[in-house]
Amino acid sequence: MNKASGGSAGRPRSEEAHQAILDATLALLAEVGFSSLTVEGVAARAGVGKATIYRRWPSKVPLVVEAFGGLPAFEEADTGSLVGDLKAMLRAYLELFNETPLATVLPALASERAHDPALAALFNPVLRQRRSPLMNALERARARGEIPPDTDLELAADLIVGPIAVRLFFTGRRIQPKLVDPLVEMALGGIQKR
Amino acid sequence: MNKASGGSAGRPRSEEAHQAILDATLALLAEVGFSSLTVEGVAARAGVGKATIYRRWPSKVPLVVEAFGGLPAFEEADTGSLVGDLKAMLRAYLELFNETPLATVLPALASERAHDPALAALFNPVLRQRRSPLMNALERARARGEIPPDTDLELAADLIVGPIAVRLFFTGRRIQPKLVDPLVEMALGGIQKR
DNA sequence: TGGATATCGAAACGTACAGTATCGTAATCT
DNA sequence: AGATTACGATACTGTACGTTTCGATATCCA
Repeated sequence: MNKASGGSAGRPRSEEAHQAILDATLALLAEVGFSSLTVEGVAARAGVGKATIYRRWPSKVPLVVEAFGGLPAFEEADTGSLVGDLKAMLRAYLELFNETPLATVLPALASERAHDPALAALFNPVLRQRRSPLMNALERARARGEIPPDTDLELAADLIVGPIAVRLFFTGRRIQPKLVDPLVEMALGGIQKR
Repeated sequence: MNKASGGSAGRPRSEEAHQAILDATLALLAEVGFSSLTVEGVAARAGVGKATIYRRWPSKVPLVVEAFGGLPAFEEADTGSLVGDLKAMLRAYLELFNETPLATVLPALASERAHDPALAALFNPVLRQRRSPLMNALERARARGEIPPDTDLELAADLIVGPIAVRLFFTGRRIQPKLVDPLVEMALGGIQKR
């Protein structure tokens, strides 16, 4: 009844179960991390049989990728200046790191991606998608003449989010929102003396 | 005979076996990656019993951390200018990414670190150590007046290696050495128009 | 020299979990 | 009503972890 009955006969897949599985995955990721996440644990937490999970996802990793896709990303901000856009977006994004499993899931998936081309194929578009508000802000800045027209925007984006990535992956200290202002100013202005 | 006979009685641990285990770990890491690395595989490759491994390392992760510690890091460069130091060090470092398991081990350990305080305690000093040539170069630059005296050197270092980390973890494309010049110039000079 | 001790490689073991298959039941389509 | 498909539960196979035991071996100390 709730299905766009274009499919074949038989009992339709439960959308409820689908969502319960994704929710359980995120909850357990936050609790135990990726490497200790078990499909059996997800099934138990979701109140679902293992077969129901494997009927939808071929293995643990794609499941985590899809669950990850439901986590919040950059929220587009258009303040009229690049510096304003960046500060607003980064500050909001950093707050999400303290409210979601983002900070643990991201490194886990990045690590798997390196040796699993299938995961990379799944994961890469998700990452590009999440990055797009940042790229849009850079493009607006270029259109306004705030940055040189021949700027390598990908590199610029990497420069801006780079310090966050480094701290996320390597130092593990919680990333303070007050880091944002000096970060943006240093990235935009450069390190060197004028 | 080869031991500093300060220890207790009994057969001393074989330094040969120790090194064979570390070598086998690095070799297998390069071949199959971290998540497919098995201790049994390491034991077989090293020609060693599993007990010999577990007698020295409590589990797979600390073993990999120690093996990782044997991989090359930044090589100190002192060219007289910050831009020269950075370009030289980054270029040399990027080449190592294509010759060692660094590119796969680094994300794997970073991912584990997030949910394993014991690993973090082991891993953090190693990371700091590897970073020191970069920090030294920044300190020299500050002493020379190339960068403002109140510069946050940690943040500056993160800004410089950030784009490499982002590409390593997220885009997975091989990192081209020719990236180094624009990267260093953008980090030092800033993105914005002058 | 000889006993005590700790390591060696090898192998067996218990546990945990991935992923598959099968069960009887429930929901939907024709 | 009958066919079809998903459901949760459960049993199963295979793999690998981490532990333990084994007889053999190397070193220390008296």
